[in-house]
Amino acid sequence: MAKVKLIDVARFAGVSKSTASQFLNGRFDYMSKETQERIRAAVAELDYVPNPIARNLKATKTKTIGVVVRDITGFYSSRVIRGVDDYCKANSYNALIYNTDFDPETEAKSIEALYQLRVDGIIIASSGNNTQLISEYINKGMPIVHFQIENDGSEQNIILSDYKKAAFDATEYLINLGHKRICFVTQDFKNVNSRIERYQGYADALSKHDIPLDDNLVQRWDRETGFQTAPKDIIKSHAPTAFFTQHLPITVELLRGLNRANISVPDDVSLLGFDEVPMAEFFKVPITVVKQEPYSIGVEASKLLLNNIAKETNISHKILIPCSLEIRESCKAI
Amino acid sequence: MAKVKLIDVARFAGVSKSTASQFLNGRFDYMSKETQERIRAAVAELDYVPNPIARNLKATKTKTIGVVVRDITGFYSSRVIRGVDDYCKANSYNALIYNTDFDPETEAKSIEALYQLRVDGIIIASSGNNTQLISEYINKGMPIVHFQIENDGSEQNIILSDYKKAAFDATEYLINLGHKRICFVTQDFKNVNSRIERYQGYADALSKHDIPLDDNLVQRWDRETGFQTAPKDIIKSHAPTAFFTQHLPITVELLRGLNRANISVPDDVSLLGFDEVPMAEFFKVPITVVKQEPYSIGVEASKLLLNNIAKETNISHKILIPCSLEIRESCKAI
DNA sequence: TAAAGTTACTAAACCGGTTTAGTTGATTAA
DNA sequence: TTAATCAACTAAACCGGTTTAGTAACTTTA
Repeated sequence: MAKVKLIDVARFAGVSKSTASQFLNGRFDYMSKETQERIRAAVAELDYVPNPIARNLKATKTKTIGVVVRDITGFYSSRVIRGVDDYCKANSYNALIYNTDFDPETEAKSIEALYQLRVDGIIIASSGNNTQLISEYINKGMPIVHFQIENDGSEQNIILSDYKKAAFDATEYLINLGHKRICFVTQDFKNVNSRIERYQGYADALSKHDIPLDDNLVQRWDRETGFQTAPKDIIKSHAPTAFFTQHLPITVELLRGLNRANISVPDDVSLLGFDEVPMAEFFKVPITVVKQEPYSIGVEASKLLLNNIAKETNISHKILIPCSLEIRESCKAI
Repeated sequence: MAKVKLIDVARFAGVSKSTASQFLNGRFDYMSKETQERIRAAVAELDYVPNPIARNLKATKTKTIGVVVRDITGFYSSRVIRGVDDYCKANSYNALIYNTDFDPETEAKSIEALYQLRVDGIIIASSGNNTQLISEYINKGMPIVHFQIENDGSEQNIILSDYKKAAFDATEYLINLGHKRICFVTQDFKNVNSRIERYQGYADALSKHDIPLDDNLVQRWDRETGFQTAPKDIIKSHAPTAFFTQHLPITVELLRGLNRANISVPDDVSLLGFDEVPMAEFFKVPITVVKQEPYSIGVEASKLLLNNIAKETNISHKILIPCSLEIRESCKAI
């Protein structure tokens, strides 16, 4: 393809490679105007495009970062990636995307692959099954920024939604509508802080309004097996007047369960979901949700990462991005 | 970060750089078993990771391709990218993603950026405003594969849904339900073959069933300005019994227009959309759609591209991926 | 007026690999 | 017995830039 190299430009302009290189890097310190002009002309004439690979070889910086997500196709992940990508492109960086498909092993392989590619840093939504591996890479000097999931309380660079406040506000919204028996549906905590914090927000709101916390109303849901108790049975046994789901797939499955059992939202039971639901406006009942800002999270994550790369620091930052309550029609006052 | 280099491995094993390099590239032709073993041990002991940048410098292949899409966040694009990415990763390639945000100038810049990065090839959903530029790059020897949009009939490598057949089948489905006045809503053709073919599929189906083609029932829609005539006015003036929309945003906006005017689907009018609608099952009326296979399109596109890169051929291939009709509840027999 | 700076360059080392063209000692064929 | 072949390596050139250490000519300062 492009075969014109620096030496050709230099020869054409009648200067040395070094001078041509200095010119191309904007260091005109000791260079006559004429020389500059001749090199500029040579570059234009020969249609010269520098080879970034050769450049990187010396620079050791690859101007590339890695992004490890669970599924690029998801509503949340794709928007995070867009934020990362926009910020990177604006700062002459490129982002390489790796899907883990929710598999910790694929996650480990992705991190290793990115290391071998010598990316300057990594942004990751980690499953939490590779903390050992990740700290090894951090110790080797690889800058890493987490997002979406906080797996434990250890110090790390991380960008998160303000889960606790969001869950608190959402729960309080339901309480203000008169709900007292609010069923909190979550994935198993498994030491994932991001999940525990939502629970705390929920518990705090109940406590503030003197509503006792009923453990029967804290339901667990699992990616593989789904609900442990079917929604209609939860209603039968524990009489919640509202569901507060903590994860889009939970919202979706709950909705399916309610539809199957002919339980109507919001007449029979209210529903408030964590995470925006695409196309909600066309739903039979448009769902009220806590909306995160994945694009902003992507931007902030890359801002932090590129900053750490540039400054070669790695002081742990935890940045919280506020959520907002998107009120639609799935919650009824009682 | 990793500072162990080939020369260190070579010294540790007591061989020359060349021998170590041969070993690492699996060329054991004239190398004793012991030597191999010593190098293997050295690599393990020193935890050596080859630098792909240095490697690429000589190889001239970057093992990277570029993907230019309009919005990585979209339902269709994100799935294409996932297909591309999976296929690339499986073949030791990496994909760099560039968003154009529907802007032809950003598209041009993306192509140039990818060229400068010396990607081995490009997969693109082009706006059609850069055909000149794209053929320049093709002439320079850059392998390019198109998808999603065929801008004119010129020879090129391209992967598309079988638009004509899909539109024919969908129209015939409506006709079999008794519809004779089917309003075809499309973006302005603007020499975009992919749009014209859908129209032809529609026209062919009408013709096969001896239904005259009424030009009033071919409506244009535009990304910036929306409908030229509001859906309710189209109904008032031309009495269609069904709408067949050619693009997800059109489906969405039509649905909004019908909702606003309190026109009920499918009781007052039927609706069939091109492109899958996320979360359709929860819609007030689940929409019947023509479903494309974006993941397969991504896989096929990268398969073709990597093949062309490897074989250094560039014979034009046009590959059609079949669509399927996803029948839900928005079309009523009359 | 000689030493010390400046200016405007260049030669050569370097980044970390791959590859080509040898080299050496042992074995085989003429 | 000597040339040819071969196995098992190595030295050095090369990929295309960046950077360091000079150098030569000219100007300034003590």
